Amino acid sequence: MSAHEESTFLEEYDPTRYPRPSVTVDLVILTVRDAHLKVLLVQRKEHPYRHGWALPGGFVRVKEDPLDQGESLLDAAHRELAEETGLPLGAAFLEQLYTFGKPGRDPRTRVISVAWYALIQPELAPLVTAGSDAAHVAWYCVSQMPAELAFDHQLIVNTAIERIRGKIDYAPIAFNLVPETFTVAELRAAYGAVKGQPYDAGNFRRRFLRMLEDGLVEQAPGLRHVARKPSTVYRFVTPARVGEPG
Amino acid sequence: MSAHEESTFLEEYDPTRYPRPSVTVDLVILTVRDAHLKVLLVQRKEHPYRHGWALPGGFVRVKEDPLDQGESLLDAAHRELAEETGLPLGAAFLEQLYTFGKPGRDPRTRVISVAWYALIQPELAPLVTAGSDAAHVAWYCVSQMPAELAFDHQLIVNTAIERIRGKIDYAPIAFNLVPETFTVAELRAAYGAVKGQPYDAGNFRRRFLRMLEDGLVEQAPGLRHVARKPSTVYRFVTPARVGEPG
DNA sequence: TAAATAGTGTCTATGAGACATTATGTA
DNA sequence: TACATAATGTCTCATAGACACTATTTA
Repeated sequence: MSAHEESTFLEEYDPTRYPRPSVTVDLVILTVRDAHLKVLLVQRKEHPYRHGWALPGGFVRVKEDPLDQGESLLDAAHRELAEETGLPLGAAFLEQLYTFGKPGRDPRTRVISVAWYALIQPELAPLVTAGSDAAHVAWYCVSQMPAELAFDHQLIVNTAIERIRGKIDYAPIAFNLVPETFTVAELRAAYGAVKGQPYDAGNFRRRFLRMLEDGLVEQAPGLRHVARKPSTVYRFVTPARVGEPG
Repeated sequence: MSAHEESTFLEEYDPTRYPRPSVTVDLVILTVRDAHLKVLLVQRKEHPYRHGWALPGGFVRVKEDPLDQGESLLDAAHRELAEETGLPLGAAFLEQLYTFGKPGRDPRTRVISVAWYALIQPELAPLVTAGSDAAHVAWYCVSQMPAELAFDHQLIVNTAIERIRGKIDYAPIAFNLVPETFTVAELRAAYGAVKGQPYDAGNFRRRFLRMLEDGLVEQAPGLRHVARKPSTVYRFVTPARVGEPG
Protein backbone atom coordinates (compact mmCIF):
# COMPACT_ATOMS: atom_id res chain seq x y z
CA MET A 1 0.00 0.00 0.00
CA SER A 2 1.51 3.30 -1.04
CA ALA A 3 1.75 6.18 1.34
CA HIS A 4 -0.97 8.02 -0.45
CA GLU A 5 -3.34 5.09 -0.58
CA GLU A 6 -2.97 4.80 3.12
CA SER A 7 -4.02 8.34 3.81
CA THR A 8 -7.02 7.88 1.57
CA PHE A 9 -7.83 4.68 3.36
CA LEU A 10 -7.95 6.53 6.64
CA GLU A 11 -10.35 9.07 5.32
CA GLU A 12 -12.75 6.46 4.06
CA TYR A 13 -13.20 5.08 7.51
CA ASP A 14 -15.34 6.40 10.26
CA PRO A 15 -12.83 8.33 12.32
CA THR A 16 -14.64 7.47 15.53
CA ARG A 17 -13.34 3.93 15.11
CA TYR A 18 -9.83 5.20 15.73
CA PRO A 19 -8.52 6.31 19.10
CA ARG A 20 -8.94 9.99 19.70
CA PRO A 21 -6.93 12.24 21.96
CA SER A 22 -8.31 14.37 24.71
CA VAL A 23 -8.10 18.05 23.88
CA THR A 24 -7.65 20.72 26.50
CA VAL A 25 -7.09 24.44 26.60
CA ASP A 26 -4.35 25.75 28.88
CA LEU A 27 -4.05 29.40 29.77
CA VAL A 28 -1.03 31.57 30.39
CA ILE A 29 -2.70 34.42 32.22
CA LEU A 30 -0.39 37.38 32.58
CA THR A 31 -0.51 40.72 34.29
CA VAL A 32 1.89 43.43 35.40
CA ARG A 33 2.23 44.51 39.01
CA ASP A 34 5.01 46.59 40.53
CA ALA A 35 6.71 46.63 37.16
CA HIS A 36 6.93 42.84 37.15
CA LEU A 37 5.37 40.40 34.76
CA LYS A 38 3.25 37.89 36.67
CA VAL A 39 1.65 34.64 35.65
CA LEU A 40 -1.34 32.99 37.30
CA LEU A 41 -0.72 29.45 38.53
CA VAL A 42 -3.05 27.00 40.24
CA GLN A 43 -2.07 24.31 42.68
CA ARG A 44 -3.28 20.88 41.67
CA LYS A 45 -5.35 18.85 44.08
CA GLU A 46 -5.17 15.54 42.29
CA HIS A 47 -2.68 13.25 40.68
CA PRO A 48 -0.69 13.49 38.57
CA TYR A 49 1.50 16.32 39.86
CA ARG A 50 -0.59 16.52 43.02
CA HIS A 51 0.17 19.72 44.96
CA GLY A 52 2.25 20.83 42.02
CA TRP A 53 1.73 24.17 40.33
CA ALA A 54 0.17 24.24 36.91
CA LEU A 55 -1.48 26.49 34.40
CA PRO A 56 -5.23 26.84 34.62
CA GLY A 57 -7.04 24.92 31.94
CA GLY A 58 -9.52 22.22 31.19
CA PHE A 59 -11.08 20.00 28.62
CA VAL A 60 -12.75 21.32 25.52
CA ARG A 61 -16.42 20.41 25.63
CA VAL A 62 -17.19 18.25 22.68
CA LYS A 63 -20.50 16.72 21.63
CA GLU A 64 -21.25 13.89 19.25
CA ASP A 65 -24.35 15.56 17.84
CA PRO A 66 -23.47 16.67 14.29
CA LEU A 67 -25.73 19.67 14.70
CA ASP A 68 -24.10 20.68 17.96
CA GLN A 69 -20.48 19.62 18.09
CA GLY A 70 -19.81 21.58 21.28
CA GLU A 71 -17.91 24.74 22.05
CA SER A 72 -15.22 26.37 19.93
CA LEU A 73 -11.62 26.51 21.13
CA LEU A 74 -11.94 30.24 21.69
CA ASP A 75 -15.12 29.73 23.70
CA ALA A 76 -13.40 27.06 25.75
CA ALA A 77 -10.50 29.40 26.47
CA HIS A 78 -12.90 32.19 27.45
CA ARG A 79 -14.89 29.85 29.63
CA GLU A 80 -11.84 28.54 31.44
CA LEU A 81 -10.54 32.05 31.88
CA ALA A 82 -13.80 33.12 33.49
CA GLU A 83 -14.03 30.00 35.61
CA GLU A 84 -10.50 30.20 36.94
CA THR A 85 -10.37 33.93 37.53
CA GLY A 86 -13.95 34.83 38.33
CA LEU A 87 -13.65 37.72 35.91
CA PRO A 88 -16.47 38.43 33.47
CA LEU A 89 -16.24 37.03 29.97
CA GLY A 90 -14.26 39.23 27.61
CA ALA A 91 -12.43 41.06 30.40
CA ALA A 92 -9.05 40.15 28.97
CA PHE A 93 -7.08 40.06 25.79
CA LEU A 94 -6.97 36.45 24.67
CA GLU A 95 -4.98 34.97 21.84
CA GLN A 96 -4.05 31.50 20.75
CA LEU A 97 -0.42 30.65 21.44
CA TYR A 98 0.56 27.19 20.25
CA THR A 99 -0.68 23.63 20.40
CA PHE A 100 1.31 21.17 22.46
CA GLY A 101 0.75 17.51 21.82
CA LYS A 102 3.88 15.53 22.51
CA PRO A 103 2.99 11.98 23.49
CA GLY A 104 3.62 11.40 27.17
CA ARG A 105 3.11 15.00 28.23
CA ASP A 106 0.18 13.74 30.30
CA PRO A 107 0.89 10.32 31.79
CA ARG A 108 -2.78 9.36 31.99
CA THR A 109 -3.77 9.51 28.37
CA ARG A 110 -2.94 11.27 25.15
CA VAL A 111 -3.78 14.91 25.71
CA ILE A 112 -3.35 17.63 23.12
CA SER A 113 -3.42 21.09 24.63
CA VAL A 114 -4.28 24.23 22.72
CA ALA A 115 -2.48 26.91 24.71
CA TRP A 116 -3.67 30.53 24.91
CA TYR A 117 -2.29 33.56 26.61
CA ALA A 118 -4.38 36.22 28.29
CA LEU A 119 -3.40 39.72 29.34
CA ILE A 120 -5.17 41.06 32.43
CA GLN A 121 -5.30 44.69 33.46
CA PRO A 122 -3.64 45.24 36.86
CA GLU A 123 -6.89 46.65 38.26
CA LEU A 124 -8.57 43.30 37.74
CA ALA A 125 -5.68 41.12 38.89
CA PRO A 126 -6.34 41.48 42.63
CA LEU A 127 -9.94 40.36 42.14
CA VAL A 128 -8.83 37.06 40.73
CA THR A 129 -8.09 35.16 43.91
CA ALA A 130 -11.45 36.02 45.42
CA GLY A 131 -13.32 34.37 42.60
CA SER A 132 -11.89 30.93 43.19
CA ASP A 133 -11.44 30.43 46.90
CA ALA A 134 -11.68 26.69 46.70
CA ALA A 135 -8.33 26.15 45.08
CA HIS A 136 -4.93 27.72 45.53
CA VAL A 137 -4.25 30.25 42.88
CA ALA A 138 -1.36 32.68 42.94
CA TRP A 139 0.39 35.26 40.84
CA TYR A 140 4.06 34.44 40.32
CA CYS A 141 6.76 36.62 38.91
CA VAL A 142 7.79 34.90 35.71
CA SER A 143 11.37 35.03 36.98
CA GLN A 144 10.47 33.47 40.33
CA MET A 145 8.22 30.58 39.51
CA PRO A 146 8.21 27.24 41.31
CA ALA A 147 11.15 25.10 40.27
CA GLU A 148 9.00 22.57 38.48
CA LEU A 149 5.64 23.10 36.93
CA ALA A 150 3.28 20.26 36.13
CA PHE A 151 3.29 18.61 32.71
CA ASP A 152 5.08 20.71 30.07
CA HIS A 153 3.68 23.92 31.49
CA GLN A 154 7.07 25.55 31.95
CA LEU A 155 7.58 25.21 28.22
CA ILE A 156 4.18 26.73 27.59
CA VAL A 157 4.92 29.69 29.85
CA ASN A 158 8.27 30.24 28.15
CA THR A 159 6.61 30.13 24.77
CA ALA A 160 4.07 32.72 25.86
CA ILE A 161 6.70 35.09 27.22
CA GLU A 162 8.71 34.74 24.05
CA ARG A 163 5.61 35.51 22.02
CA ILE A 164 4.60 38.68 23.81
CA ARG A 165 8.20 39.90 23.98
CA GLY A 166 8.33 39.73 20.24
CA LYS A 167 4.85 41.06 19.71
CA ILE A 168 4.88 44.04 22.04
CA ASP A 169 7.16 45.96 19.68
CA TYR A 170 4.76 45.95 16.77
CA ALA A 171 1.31 45.27 18.19
CA PRO A 172 -0.59 47.35 20.75
CA ILE A 173 -0.92 44.59 23.31
CA ALA A 174 0.59 46.49 26.25
CA PHE A 175 -2.65 48.41 26.73
CA ASN A 176 -4.09 45.27 28.23
CA LEU A 177 -1.44 45.43 30.95
CA VAL A 178 -2.20 48.92 32.27
CA PRO A 179 -5.31 50.39 33.94
CA GLU A 180 -8.12 51.89 31.90
CA THR A 181 -6.40 55.25 32.16
CA PHE A 182 -2.66 55.39 32.53
CA THR A 183 0.36 57.64 32.54
CA VAL A 184 3.27 57.42 30.17
CA ALA A 185 5.40 56.11 33.03
CA GLU A 186 2.90 53.35 33.76
CA LEU A 187 2.81 52.25 30.16
CA ARG A 188 6.58 52.36 30.06
CA ALA A 189 6.76 50.15 33.13
CA ALA A 190 4.45 47.64 31.46
CA TYR A 191 6.68 47.51 28.41
CA GLY A 192 9.71 47.09 30.62
CA ALA A 193 8.07 44.30 32.59
CA VAL A 194 7.33 42.37 29.43
CA LYS A 195 10.76 42.92 27.97
CA GLY A 196 12.51 42.22 31.24
CA GLN A 197 14.46 45.48 31.12
CA PRO A 198 13.50 49.12 31.54
CA TYR A 199 12.92 51.47 28.64
CA ASP A 200 14.60 54.85 28.42
CA ALA A 201 12.15 57.48 29.61
CA GLY A 202 12.90 60.01 26.93
CA ASN A 203 12.93 57.63 24.03
CA PHE A 204 9.79 55.94 25.24
CA ARG A 205 7.96 59.22 25.46
CA ARG A 206 8.87 60.03 21.89
CA ARG A 207 7.51 56.70 20.82
CA PHE A 208 4.38 57.35 22.87
CA LEU A 209 3.87 60.70 21.17
CA ARG A 210 3.75 58.88 17.84
CA MET A 211 0.96 56.72 19.23
CA LEU A 212 -0.84 59.91 20.19
CA GLU A 213 -0.42 61.35 16.71
CA ASP A 214 -1.61 58.09 15.20
CA GLY A 215 -4.77 58.28 17.27
CA LEU A 216 -3.97 55.08 19.10
CA VAL A 217 -4.25 56.81 22.47
CA GLU A 218 -5.88 60.00 23.64
CA GLN A 219 -5.65 62.17 26.69
CA ALA A 220 -8.06 61.32 29.49
CA PRO A 221 -9.52 63.81 31.95
CA GLY A 222 -7.73 64.43 35.22
CA LEU A 223 -4.20 63.97 36.42
CA ARG A 224 -2.37 61.23 38.28
CA HIS A 225 -0.82 62.32 41.60
CA VAL A 226 1.76 59.75 42.48
CA ALA A 227 4.94 61.72 42.09
CA ARG A 228 5.88 65.23 43.11
CA LYS A 229 4.65 66.54 39.84
CA PRO A 230 1.30 65.18 38.66
CA SER A 231 1.29 63.55 35.26
CA THR A 232 -1.11 63.50 32.36
CA VAL A 233 -3.28 60.44 32.01
CA TYR A 234 -4.22 58.79 28.76
CA ARG A 235 -6.50 56.08 27.57
CA PHE A 236 -6.43 53.59 24.76
CA VAL A 237 -8.72 54.45 21.85
CA THR A 238 -9.12 51.24 19.86
CA PRO A 239 -10.91 48.49 21.75
CA ALA A 240 -8.86 45.45 22.69
CA ARG A 241 -8.88 42.91 19.96
CA VAL A 242 -10.11 39.48 20.93
CA GLY A 243 -10.58 36.88 18.32
CA GLU A 244 -9.43 34.33 15.83
CA PRO A 245 -8.30 34.47 12.23
CA GLY A 246 -11.16 35.17 9.89
CA MET B 1 -21.65 24.06 41.90
CA SER B 2 -19.26 26.92 41.35
CA ALA B 3 -17.42 27.38 38.14
CA HIS B 4 -14.17 26.35 39.68
CA GLU B 5 -15.57 23.25 41.32
CA GLU B 6 -16.83 22.23 37.95
CA SER B 7 -13.45 22.38 36.30
CA THR B 8 -11.94 20.39 39.15
CA PHE B 9 -14.76 17.93 38.84
CA LEU B 10 -13.89 17.36 35.21
CA GLU B 11 -10.30 16.61 36.06
CA GLU B 12 -11.23 14.03 38.63
CA TYR B 13 -13.01 11.96 36.08
CA ASP B 14 -11.55 9.63 33.56
CA PRO B 15 -11.46 11.87 30.49
CA THR B 16 -12.10 8.92 28.21
CA ARG B 17 -15.64 8.94 29.50
CA TYR B 18 -16.26 12.23 27.79
CA PRO B 19 -16.58 12.67 24.05
CA ARG B 20 -13.31 13.45 22.37
CA PRO B 21 -12.74 15.26 19.11
CA SER B 22 -10.83 13.92 16.16
CA VAL B 23 -7.54 15.71 15.67
CA THR B 24 -5.96 16.19 12.27
CA VAL B 25 -2.99 17.99 10.84
CA ASP B 26 -3.54 20.08 7.73
CA LEU B 27 -0.67 21.36 5.64
CA VAL B 28 -0.24 24.57 3.70
CA ILE B 29 2.60 23.52 1.43
CA LEU B 30 4.08 26.51 -0.36
CA THR B 31 6.70 27.05 -3.00
CA VAL B 32 7.75 29.75 -5.42
CA ARG B 33 7.79 29.23 -9.17
CA ASP B 34 8.09 31.91 -11.84
CA ALA B 35 8.07 34.51 -9.12
CA HIS B 36 4.65 33.34 -7.92
CA LEU B 37 3.72 31.89 -4.57
CA LYS B 38 2.07 28.51 -5.07
CA VAL B 39 0.14 26.27 -2.71
CA LEU B 40 -0.32 22.52 -3.04
CA LEU B 41 -3.94 21.37 -3.14
CA VAL B 42 -5.42 17.90 -3.40
CA GLN B 43 -8.72 16.98 -4.96
CA ARG B 44 -10.97 15.03 -2.64
CA LYS B 45 -12.35 11.69 -3.74
CA GLU B 46 -14.93 11.25 -1.03
CA HIS B 47 -17.68 13.14 0.65
CA PRO B 48 -17.91 15.66 2.10
CA TYR B 49 -16.69 18.16 -0.50
CA ARG B 50 -16.27 15.35 -3.02
CA HIS B 51 -14.20 16.53 -6.02
CA GLY B 52 -13.52 19.70 -4.12
CA TRP B 53 -10.02 21.00 -3.56
CA ALA B 54 -8.56 20.82 -0.11
CA LEU B 55 -5.33 21.02 1.81
CA PRO B 56 -3.41 17.80 2.28
CA GLY B 57 -3.74 16.42 5.76
CA GLY B 58 -4.84 13.54 7.88
CA PHE B 59 -5.54 12.22 11.32
CA VAL B 60 -2.98 12.29 14.08
CA ARG B 61 -2.20 8.71 15.06
CA VAL B 62 -3.10 8.24 18.66
CA LYS B 63 -2.76 5.15 20.82
CA GLU B 64 -4.38 4.26 24.10
CA ASP B 65 -1.27 2.62 25.51
CA PRO B 66 0.07 4.98 28.21
CA LEU B 67 3.60 3.93 27.31
CA ASP B 68 3.05 4.66 23.64
CA GLN B 69 0.52 7.39 23.11
CA GLY B 70 1.23 7.61 19.38
CA GLU B 71 3.01 10.17 17.22
CA SER B 72 3.69 13.79 18.05
CA LEU B 73 1.97 16.59 16.15
CA LEU B 74 5.25 17.45 14.47
CA ASP B 75 5.76 13.85 13.46
CA ALA B 76 2.24 13.72 12.10
CA ALA B 77 2.88 16.82 10.05
CA HIS B 78 6.15 15.43 8.74
CA ARG B 79 4.52 12.13 7.92
CA GLU B 80 1.64 13.72 6.06
CA LEU B 81 4.05 15.96 4.21
CA ALA B 82 6.07 12.97 3.05
CA GLU B 83 2.98 10.95 2.19
CA GLU B 84 1.33 13.66 0.17
CA THR B 85 4.40 14.92 -1.64
CA GLY B 86 6.59 11.84 -1.92
CA LEU B 87 9.49 13.95 -0.72
CA PRO B 88 11.88 12.57 1.88
CA LEU B 89 11.30 13.44 5.52
CA GLY B 90 12.88 16.70 6.54
CA ALA B 91 13.06 18.04 3.00
CA ALA B 92 11.10 21.14 3.89
CA PHE B 93 10.82 23.87 6.44
CA LEU B 94 7.85 23.05 8.62
CA GLU B 95 6.28 25.19 11.30
CA GLN B 96 3.06 25.11 13.25
CA LEU B 97 0.58 27.73 12.11
CA TYR B 98 -2.61 27.74 14.14
CA THR B 99 -5.20 25.33 15.44
CA PHE B 100 -8.66 25.50 13.94
CA GLY B 101 -11.47 23.90 15.87
CA LYS B 102 -14.74 25.70 15.20
CA PRO B 103 -17.65 23.31 15.68
CA GLY B 104 -19.21 22.44 12.35
CA ARG B 105 -16.06 22.93 10.31
CA ASP B 106 -16.32 19.25 9.44
CA PRO B 107 -19.94 18.14 9.05
CA ARG B 108 -19.18 14.53 9.97
CA THR B 109 -17.86 14.91 13.46
CA ARG B 110 -15.99 17.32 15.65
CA VAL B 111 -12.58 17.74 14.11
CA ILE B 112 -9.84 19.94 15.48
CA SER B 113 -7.12 20.63 12.97
CA VAL B 114 -3.59 21.66 13.87
CA ALA B 115 -2.46 23.51 10.77
CA TRP B 116 1.17 23.72 9.65
CA TYR B 117 2.85 25.43 6.79
CA ALA B 118 5.74 24.02 4.82
CA LEU B 119 8.14 25.78 2.48
CA ILE B 120 9.44 23.71 -0.41
CA GLN B 121 12.44 24.58 -2.52
CA PRO B 122 11.47 25.11 -6.16
CA GLU B 123 13.82 22.32 -7.24
CA LEU B 124 11.76 19.83 -5.30
CA ALA B 125 8.34 21.16 -6.22
CA PRO B 126 8.15 19.49 -9.67
CA LEU B 127 8.86 16.11 -8.10
CA VAL B 128 5.78 16.34 -5.96
CA THR B 129 3.12 15.32 -8.43
CA ALA B 130 5.01 12.20 -9.44
CA GLY B 131 4.99 10.85 -5.93
CA SER B 132 1.24 10.72 -5.63
CA ASP B 133 -0.18 9.68 -9.00
CA ALA B 134 -3.29 8.16 -7.54
CA ALA B 135 -4.91 11.43 -6.50
CA HIS B 136 -5.14 14.81 -8.11
CA VAL B 137 -2.65 17.18 -6.65
CA ALA B 138 -1.79 20.54 -8.12
CA TRP B 139 0.15 23.69 -7.41
CA TYR B 140 -2.08 26.74 -7.45
CA CYS B 141 -1.06 30.35 -7.44
CA VAL B 142 -2.35 31.69 -4.16
CA SER B 143 -4.09 34.43 -6.12
CA GLN B 144 -5.74 31.98 -8.50
CA MET B 145 -7.09 29.25 -6.31
CA PRO B 146 -10.39 27.43 -6.87
CA ALA B 147 -13.34 29.56 -5.85
CA GLU B 148 -14.23 27.38 -2.91
CA LEU B 149 -11.96 25.16 -0.92
CA ALA B 150 -13.23 22.35 1.27
CA PHE B 151 -13.95 22.90 4.95
CA ASP B 152 -12.35 26.09 6.28
CA HIS B 153 -9.23 25.55 4.23
CA GLN B 154 -9.40 28.94 2.54
CA LEU B 155 -9.14 30.50 5.98
CA ILE B 156 -6.17 28.29 6.78
CA VAL B 157 -4.40 29.26 3.56
CA ASN B 158 -5.03 32.93 4.22
CA THR B 159 -3.68 32.58 7.74
CA ALA B 160 -0.53 30.93 6.41
CA ILE B 161 0.07 33.63 3.82
CA GLU B 162 -0.43 36.32 6.41
CA ARG B 163 2.03 34.57 8.69
CA ILE B 164 4.86 34.24 6.20
CA ARG B 165 4.29 37.76 4.88
CA GLY B 166 4.88 39.05 8.35
CA LYS B 167 7.68 36.67 9.15
CA ILE B 168 9.77 37.02 6.02
CA ASP B 169 10.93 40.47 7.09
CA TYR B 170 12.60 39.33 10.28
CA ALA B 171 13.22 35.60 9.92
CA PRO B 172 15.32 33.86 7.29
CA ILE B 173 12.54 31.70 5.91
CA ALA B 174 12.92 32.75 2.27
CA PHE B 175 15.93 30.47 1.89
CA ASN B 176 13.51 27.57 1.84
CA LEU B 177 11.92 29.05 -1.26
CA VAL B 178 15.01 29.22 -3.47
CA PRO B 179 17.32 26.49 -4.84
CA GLU B 180 20.29 25.26 -2.83
CA THR B 181 22.41 27.88 -4.55
CA PHE B 182 20.80 31.06 -5.73
CA THR B 183 21.44 34.50 -7.11
CA VAL B 184 20.44 37.74 -5.48
CA ALA B 185 17.76 38.17 -8.13
CA GLU B 186 16.30 34.75 -7.36
CA LEU B 187 16.14 35.48 -3.67
CA ARG B 188 14.59 38.84 -4.41
CA ALA B 189 11.96 37.17 -6.56
CA ALA B 190 11.12 34.80 -3.71
CA TYR B 191 10.66 37.72 -1.33
CA GLY B 192 8.50 39.47 -3.89
CA ALA B 193 6.38 36.38 -4.44
CA VAL B 194 5.68 36.09 -0.74
CA LYS B 195 4.95 39.76 -0.31
CA GLY B 196 2.89 39.96 -3.47
CA GLN B 197 4.89 42.86 -4.83
CA PRO B 198 8.41 43.22 -6.20
CA TYR B 199 11.32 44.51 -4.16
CA ASP B 200 13.56 47.27 -5.40
CA ALA B 201 16.70 45.69 -6.86
CA GLY B 202 19.15 48.16 -5.39
CA ASN B 203 17.68 48.27 -1.93
CA PHE B 204 17.33 44.52 -1.82
CA ARG B 205 20.96 44.03 -2.72
CA ARG B 206 22.02 46.30 0.09
CA ARG B 207 19.93 44.26 2.46
CA PHE B 208 21.44 41.11 1.03
CA LEU B 209 24.95 42.42 1.61
CA ARG B 210 24.13 42.77 5.27
CA MET B 211 23.15 39.09 5.30
CA LEU B 212 26.54 38.36 3.76
CA GLU B 213 28.32 40.40 6.42
CA ASP B 214 26.32 38.68 9.12
CA GLY B 215 27.46 35.32 7.81
CA LEU B 216 23.92 34.23 7.02
CA VAL B 217 24.84 33.52 3.41
CA GLU B 218 28.10 32.86 1.64
CA GLN B 219 29.24 32.85 -1.93
CA ALA B 220 29.00 29.51 -3.72
CA PRO B 221 31.29 28.33 -6.48
CA GLY B 222 30.35 29.01 -10.08
CA LEU B 223 28.15 31.53 -11.78
CA ARG B 224 24.56 31.50 -12.98
CA HIS B 225 24.12 32.12 -16.73
CA VAL B 226 20.53 33.13 -17.23
CA ALA B 227 20.94 36.74 -18.24
CA ARG B 228 23.40 38.44 -20.51
CA LYS B 229 25.75 38.98 -17.68
CA PRO B 230 26.32 35.97 -15.41
CA SER B 231 25.61 36.52 -11.76
CA THR B 232 27.24 35.39 -8.57
CA VAL B 233 25.59 32.51 -6.75
CA TYR B 234 25.25 32.18 -3.01
CA ARG B 235 24.13 29.61 -0.55
CA PHE B 236 22.52 29.70 2.84
CA VAL B 237 24.89 29.00 5.71
CA THR B 238 22.69 28.15 8.70
CA PRO B 239 20.70 24.95 8.20
CA ALA B 240 16.96 25.32 7.88
CA ARG B 241 15.30 25.24 11.25
CA VAL B 242 12.68 22.61 11.73
CA GLY B 243 11.18 22.10 15.11
CA GLU B 244 8.96 23.03 17.96
CA PRO B 245 9.33 25.27 20.98
CA GLY B 246 11.69 23.79 23.53
C1' DT C 1 28.15 47.34 -30.40
C1' DA C 2 23.69 47.07 -28.41
C1' DA C 3 20.83 45.01 -25.14
C1' DA C 4 19.89 43.42 -20.74
C1' DT C 5 20.85 42.50 -16.43
C1' DA C 6 24.46 42.76 -12.60
C1' DG C 7 25.96 45.72 -9.40
C1' DT C 8 26.96 50.61 -7.09
C1' DG C 9 25.96 55.07 -5.27
C1' DT C 10 23.08 58.97 -3.53
C1' DC C 11 19.57 61.48 -1.22
C1' DT C 12 15.98 61.59 2.15
C1' DA C 13 13.02 60.16 5.80
C1' DT C 14 12.26 57.53 9.87
C1' DG C 15 13.09 55.50 14.10
C1' DA C 16 16.10 53.64 17.93
C1' DG C 17 19.48 54.44 21.51
C1' DA C 18 22.18 57.18 24.59
C1' DC C 19 22.05 61.01 27.25
C1' DA C 20 21.74 66.04 28.53
C1' DT C 21 18.51 69.60 29.81
C1' DT C 22 14.45 72.13 31.25
C1' DA C 23 9.93 72.49 33.57
C1' DT C 24 6.75 71.95 37.27
C1' DG C 25 4.16 70.92 41.33
C1' DT C 26 4.63 69.35 46.06
C1' DA C 27 6.88 68.26 50.45
C1' DT D 1 13.37 76.34 48.30
C1' DA D 2 14.75 71.72 47.31
C1' DC D 3 13.64 67.69 45.07
C1' DA D 4 11.78 64.18 42.34
C1' DT D 5 9.70 63.29 38.46
C1' DA D 6 7.47 65.09 34.13
C1' DA D 7 8.56 66.54 29.81
C1' DT D 8 11.66 68.19 26.03
C1' DG D 9 15.70 68.36 23.24
C1' DT D 10 20.06 66.79 20.89
C1' DC D 11 23.32 63.90 18.74
C1' DT D 12 24.47 59.66 16.42
C1' DC D 13 23.64 55.52 13.98
C1' DA D 14 21.10 52.02 11.35
C1' DT D 15 17.84 51.02 7.91
C1' DA D 16 14.12 51.61 4.28
C1' DG D 17 12.55 53.63 0.03
C1' DA D 18 13.04 55.96 -4.25
C1' DC D 19 15.86 56.35 -7.98
C1' DA D 20 20.01 57.57 -10.79
C1' DC D 21 24.02 55.63 -12.42
C1' DT D 22 27.95 52.43 -13.87
C1' DA D 23 29.81 47.81 -15.20
C1' DT D 24 29.95 43.61 -17.60
C1' DT D 25 29.01 39.91 -20.61
C1' DT D 26 26.75 37.79 -24.47
C1' DA D 27 23.76 37.93 -28.58
